[in-house]
This record gives sequence, structure tokens and C-alpha cells, in this order.
Amino acid sequence: MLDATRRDDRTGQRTVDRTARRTENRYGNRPTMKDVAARAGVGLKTVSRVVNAEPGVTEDTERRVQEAIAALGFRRNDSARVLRKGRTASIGLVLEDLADPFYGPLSRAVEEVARAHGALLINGSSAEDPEREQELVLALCARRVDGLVVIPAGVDHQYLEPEIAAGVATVFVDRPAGKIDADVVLSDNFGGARGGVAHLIAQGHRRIGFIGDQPRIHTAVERVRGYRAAMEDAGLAVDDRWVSLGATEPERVRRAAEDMLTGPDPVTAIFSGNNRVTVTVIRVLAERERPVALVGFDDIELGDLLKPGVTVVSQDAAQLGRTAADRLFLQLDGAALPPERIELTTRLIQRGSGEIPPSSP
Amino acid sequence: MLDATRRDDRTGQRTVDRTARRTENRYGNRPTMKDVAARAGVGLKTVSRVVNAEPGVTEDTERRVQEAIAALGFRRNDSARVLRKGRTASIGLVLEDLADPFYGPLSRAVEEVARAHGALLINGSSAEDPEREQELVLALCARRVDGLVVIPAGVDHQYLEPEIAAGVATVFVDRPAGKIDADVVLSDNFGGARGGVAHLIAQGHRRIGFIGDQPRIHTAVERVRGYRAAMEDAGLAVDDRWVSLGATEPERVRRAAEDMLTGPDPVTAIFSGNNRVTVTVIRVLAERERPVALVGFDDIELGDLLKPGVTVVSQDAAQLGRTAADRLFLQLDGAALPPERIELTTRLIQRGSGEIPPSSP
DNA sequence: ATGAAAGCGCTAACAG
DNA sequence: CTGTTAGCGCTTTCAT
Repeated sequence: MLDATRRDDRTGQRTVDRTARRTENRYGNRPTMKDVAARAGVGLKTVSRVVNAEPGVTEDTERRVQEAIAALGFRRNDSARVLRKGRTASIGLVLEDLADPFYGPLSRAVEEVARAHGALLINGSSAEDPEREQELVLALCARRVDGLVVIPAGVDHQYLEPEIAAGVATVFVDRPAGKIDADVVLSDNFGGARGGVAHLIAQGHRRIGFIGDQPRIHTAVERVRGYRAAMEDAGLAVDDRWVSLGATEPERVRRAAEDMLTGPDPVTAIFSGNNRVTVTVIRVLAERERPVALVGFDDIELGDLLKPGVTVVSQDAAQLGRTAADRLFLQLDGAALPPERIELTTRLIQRGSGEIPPSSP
Repeated sequence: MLDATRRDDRTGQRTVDRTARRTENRYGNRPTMKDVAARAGVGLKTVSRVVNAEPGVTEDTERRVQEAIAALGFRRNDSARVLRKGRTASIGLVLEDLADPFYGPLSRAVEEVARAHGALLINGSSAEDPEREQELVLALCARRVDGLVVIPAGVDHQYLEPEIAAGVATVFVDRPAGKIDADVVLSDNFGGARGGVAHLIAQGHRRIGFIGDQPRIHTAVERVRGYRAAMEDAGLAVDDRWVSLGATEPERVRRAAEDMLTGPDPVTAIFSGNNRVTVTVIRVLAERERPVALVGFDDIELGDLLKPGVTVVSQDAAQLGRTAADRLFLQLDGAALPPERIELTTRLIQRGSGEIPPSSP
């Protein structure tokens, strides 16, 4: 790498212009503070003072140093700085998949908080794989991020204990951590689902289906629990064929929906457990003649423009991220807070699909 | 920070259990290779060998070192490693806004390529602010990322010249760089827009509006150019009132759409310049009685389920990211490639809204 | 106001 | 197979 540049340096020995001469080192031949100091005719520490805007440098010296910096194209090496200072001014965010419209806004919100605290955000996708989650988290710890926001894929986070003990601030979001005591910021998944299902019951539905994510995911479990609670509150029995938990792949969701919509005692309404599921269920229902009611967990874009509009239990992804990040920096700012569980409320948004009355089979 | 832990260390002097004793240092008191070496009764370099899975260590020694590592909760400090090795095994991605559904998949695609190369991805949002873009890029350079994928917000990237000369691999995506010669991966914005507008013309439309992003954004300019080319190809004049470039805020887009839909010579079709614009235009059209045709640049989720379905010129965000990242690692793997411009084709997807015939005013 | 020396934790280069 | 030494580029400490 960079051979071309090096060759230039060697051939045209006096090309002090674009590729100013300098000692050979790694990083593709970058000037260091030492180089700047030599060029400006000052001590190393003086350069450091200028670069970090520390006091105690005459205007004249400062100017000479700045000139040398510009001429050489110097840029401070933060790796060295971090090694000395012990703080990286960066935090990590491990989530499931940045391509999911739920996580984009969450990540952006965390980034904004980090930015306000002068920190950079490094985020990684676990792809819902516990091993990959751990791998990512530990890689971030090796880079000595100051703090960590984690949307857990796995259920056991004991591997984080030494890191937390060593001072890595940690907050879990969206799902609680497993086997470890730590801050966690959640939506009220149970209450939200319960309310959504109760809404369907209030419309007169008695046979209601639930299609959700895999049962090893906390939110899926909480939401199905909310569904069962609402049914029980209303004195309604739940047929096993009405409940389906599993991967959110369109094929599986489609099959699950079609199964509960046919045969004896078909459901007249469906509660879908997250945005991915909702999208597929909408497609299935659009193909059918008899109207079926639908309430989905998570809002979806353009949900208001479909016919009928999609009634949803909405959670605020950005607020989730913001709250977690705020909490993280509270920890980083030295507050010795006992681990806390923060729960954000959800909101039922009626748009039509959830207000469809039951139709006789 | 970490006072609690420290106090534990000092009080219970022999708590060799969870918080094993060790020398005081920064990073919230983390053990170093030296500590591990001392505990295992071996030399520092042997620990390094074990940690990096280098050959030349007996099974027995390795076991002892591993035990010490586990007992102390040692984790290699990558800052020090980077300082020594000169490579950070990380790349940076600067984009506009991670919360935009266009950039999520792009970022995820870059991440996957990085991961395949053993690198971590750090991404930052410029919020379409040139200053913030530069700030972010330079922060990433200070952290010595090996490479940079940039979706430019600004139009002048000369500030990157010293960095690139110093060996930071760089690829621009979605928009070309300004005043600097570098790799760039683009969609065929001109051709895509031209094709989309030609499609509307083929349906019989003669008065077609264009609503796009701000004219300082390259893609916006290219797409409006494509629009004008298609109109000219068909020998159609373009009324100034039919073309609107500006912020993608719903309010502005709504006003623009309503303006060109009313008054004398109202448009019978609209070409919307990106996903944000499309969403708002859909809302405006949904409120109107007379059907108006619509083709949008960028695909949008659930666009097929709306009535009518939304006809779009689709570009593949993930493919854009993948191509750019591949190119970046090609550079990093030492290929001395001359800067190239790679253009990806777009695809017209007919779903109904673009096939609406013109209606008489 | 300025600088020299020490050292952060690690790896490269060389001994043994 | 194993250990010792030097030094990556910076900040800290302490002289001057």
C-alpha cells in the first residue's frame, strides 16, 4: 500500500509541496508531532499544547506551529492519545440489524446523544446471533469503548461481567440482559400487546390470532403474554392454533396466518407481534375476500395510507435509544447508580384495520 | 467512576475472586499482558503469542497463560496494538442519516463486507451538513481508520487530499466527490429519471411535474436533468412552475405539489425525486379527487399494497454499499487502481400509479 | 512560556 | 520454545 506515494518521495527528493518530506513510519507515512516540532523549531510538548488548545503558548509560537501542521498535513493520532489517556470518547451500540426500520432511528438517536457528549458511535449488527453479539461486544471492549448500549440477541450476558467490573458503562435496550444485573430500557411490551388485543375484543372479536417472533426473544414472549392476559381478562379461551411464534420470514408468517384463517373456528382478527410480521400479514389479508381485523405492534411507514389504515401499538424507537444513551452517559459521568429498569409506554393508534368488526365464517 | 470497585480492592485486600488484584492503572483498572505474564510465570511475549494465536508455545504453557487470562479477565488493549501495528482494522462510513430507510440497508451492506475482511465499521451521520461531514471524516482519520466510505454532503473534498495521500483508502458513494479525484459508486440517476419520465409520457402525459431535493445535492440535479431530457426527447416544453427543487420537508413538498396541481395548465403526472418526496406526494394525491399519475425515484416499503400501487424507479442501496466496500478493500489490499466511476443501473417497477392515463382538467 | 524524560500496553526484532 | 529490548505517538510530570 502507498507504494506510489513512497516512490514519489524518493524520486523527487525536494517535493516539499503536496507530499512534504518526512520520516518514514507506518500509517502510510504520516507526520507526527515530532515532525511538526522539528519543522516549527519548537519542542514536542509545545506542539501538543497547540493541538489540544492548551494555554501557555505565545501567539507567535502558536502561529509557527499551526503553519507546520498545515504544511505537513498533520493529524493527531488518536490511538496514541487513547493509550495515554485511557478514554476513547467512543461508545458502542450492538443491535440486531441496521437495515430494519426500527433500528435506524434508534441508532441515530444514540448517535446524537453521543455527539452531544463529544463521543463517536460504533455500531454493529448481531444478526440476532448470540455468538456474533458476544464477538462484537468483546471486540468493542478490546477497543476500549467507554460505554456500551446493547440490544441483546443472547440470553446470557455473564461474559460482560469482567468488562463491567473493569468500568465499561453498559445499558441494555429493547430487551433485558440475561443473568446479569444492569440498566435496561424497555417498551411496555406486555401492556402494549394487552391493550391492542383488548381493543380487538372491544370490537366484538372472540377468536383472535397472535403471530410473533421467536420465543427466545424477550419482546416476543412479553407480547404473547399480553395477548393471553387480554384474552383471559375477557374470559376467552385461546386455541393453540391461534398462536404462532417463530422466525419473521415472510414464508413462515404467511403460513401461520393462513392456517389460523382457515379450518374450523378461524380467527376473525390477528394481532401481529412486530413490524416485520405486520407487513407480511397485511399482504396475506389483502389477498382475502372476507375482511379480517388487524392490530400490529410497531408503527409502519405509510400504514395510514393503506385501505384500511393499519391500527398499531406504537413504540418510540428513537426515544428508546435516547433514554438508553442518556443513562449511559449518566454512568460515564460518574454517577454510581444502582441498575434500573426503565419502561416506556406504548400508544394505540387507530387507523381502521383494528376497528373492523368480526364477520361470521 | 469505578470508585466502588477500587474501594473493594483496597478494603478486602485478598479478594482474589471476581475482582482479582492487580496493579492500578487507567481503563478502570484493567489487567495488562504484563499482569497476565506475572501471574502465569512466563514472559510478556509468550502471553502476546497466546493471545494472538501465534505458533511456538507449548500446550502446557499455553494452558497456564489461558488460565491467567481467564482469572484476571484480561482483554487485549487494541489501542496499544493499533499504535504498534499501524492498522486499525476498522473503516468509517459517513452518510446522511441512519434513520432514513435508504441508508440503513446501505450501511448494513458495508458492514457485512467489512466483517468479511475482519474489520469493524464506524458510521456517522452528517445530517446533510458539509461542516459536520468534514468534522466526522477528520475524526475518523484521527482514529486512523484504514478506509473511508463517504456519502458526500458537501461539494468540496480537498480537505481529504492529505489523508488520501497518507494512505487512507477512500470511496465515495451515491454522489461524486467534489474537487478531488477518487473512486465513486453511483446509481444511474440521470438515466433512471429519464426512463421514469419517458414512461409517463408513454402513457400520454404532456404536463408532468418534478419535485426533488435541494439543487446542491448531486442526485437531485442529475434526476431533474433526466426529467428535462425525457421531456425534450418527446418535444415537450417544461413550464417553470412544474419543477420544484428544495428541502424534502413534508410542508414544502406538499405546497409544491399543490401548486403544480392547480392553476392554469395543471400537471397530470408527477415524478418525485426521492423516497421522502414520494411519501409526501402520495399523501397529497390521496386527498384529491381527480387521479394523478406518479412515478417515484427509490422504492418504498408497502408501495405495492397502496391503491394504486406506487410505480418507482428503484435503486439498490445495499448493492451500492456492497460495491463501494468491495472497492475499498480492493484498494486496501494493495491494488494501485486509478480512480474509477462505477454506475449501477436502476429498474422501473410498474405498480399502477405510473400507468394512470392523463385526465382532462 | 517551554521542553526533556518517562511511560501508556502492545508487537517487532532479535537474542538465548 | 521462550524472553528481552526497543519503540509506536502521544500525554503527564517535572524541570527550566
